[in-house]
Amino acid sequence: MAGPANFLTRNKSIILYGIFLAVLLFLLKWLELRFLIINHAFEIYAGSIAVLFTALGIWLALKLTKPKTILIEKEIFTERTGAFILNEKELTKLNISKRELEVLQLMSEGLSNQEIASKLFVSLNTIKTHNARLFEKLEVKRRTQAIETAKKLSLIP
Amino acid sequence: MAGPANFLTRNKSIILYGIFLAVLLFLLKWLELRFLIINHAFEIYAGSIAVLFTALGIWLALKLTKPKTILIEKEIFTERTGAFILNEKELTKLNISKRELEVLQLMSEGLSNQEIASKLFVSLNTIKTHNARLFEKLEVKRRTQAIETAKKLSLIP
DNA sequence: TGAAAAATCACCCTAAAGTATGAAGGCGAA
DNA sequence: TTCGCCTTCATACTTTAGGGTGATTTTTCA
Repeated sequence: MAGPANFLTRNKSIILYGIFLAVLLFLLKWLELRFLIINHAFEIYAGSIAVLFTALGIWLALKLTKPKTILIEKEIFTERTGAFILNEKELTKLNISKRELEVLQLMSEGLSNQEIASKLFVSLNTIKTHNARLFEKLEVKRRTQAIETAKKLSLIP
Repeated sequence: MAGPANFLTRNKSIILYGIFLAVLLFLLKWLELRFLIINHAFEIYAGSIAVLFTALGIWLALKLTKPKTILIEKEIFTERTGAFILNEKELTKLNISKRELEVLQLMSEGLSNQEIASKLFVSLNTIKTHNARLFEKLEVKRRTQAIETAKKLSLIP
């Protein structure tokens, strides 16, 4: 088998060629470095174009396309219990006035006293008075109970 | 009058000349094109970058824009028939736990928080916490609204 | 037309409801 | 075993609801 020295002599030309190539590459690199500014100028130019036209593309897309829309259907549940029939007998029996019934209905819809007051264009205190009378007549202590009872008596839907 | 063949023979040279001119112009155009490509390599390169990045920009914009969402309220009518059937789908959908449902039921019966707490052997604060979570999940602000919504969703009788 | 009923409102006070935040223990799924 | 969810509870604070009382103004109807 041939030793390392033998290997070197046998491939001398190839090695030299390799070294020559390396040097050449180095020179080229050096030259490239010298023209760094020029080269970079080009790259900067190209980069600027890239950035600018990317922006242009985005702008174009945003301006000229119809906005994507996703339709989300939100379910609103509504009662359809045929027709609500007000129990007028009970109403008379309990001596509940129109206004009180009105307040009762709004109450059952989840409105606060203030909201009811605003809706009926009266003061908060008035609603409180109506409530007090209602609770008395319905023999309950809270609005939630009033709603329960009123529904059972078919005073409200 | 002369026929078509006569016309061709009489103007043979002119036609040939025309053809020759056409070919020459075509050649020139072709040469011009080659010339353009060679001498305007940079411009072509820049143009390519521009086109490419415009496309990139458009792609980016289309891909990364959040679609606008439009809420459409859809009315759902619920029949209130004899036996109460718990809407478990809605229950799962709204992520309401058993305990919360329990509180909701008692709430709808007109019980106060303290009464619910006593009935379930827990503290008042616990009920308040359950309520807060319930209101959040049902997207309501008050217990009366919670009852309203829950009834419509068939979460409670 | 005058009394009764209904509707309106105010004030003060208490109770209940609701908000916000933090935390601890249990329990089942990954 | 860790992680997320449920359940529990607490503290502190704000808001709303409700009670009691009294008063004025409409409306209704005999």
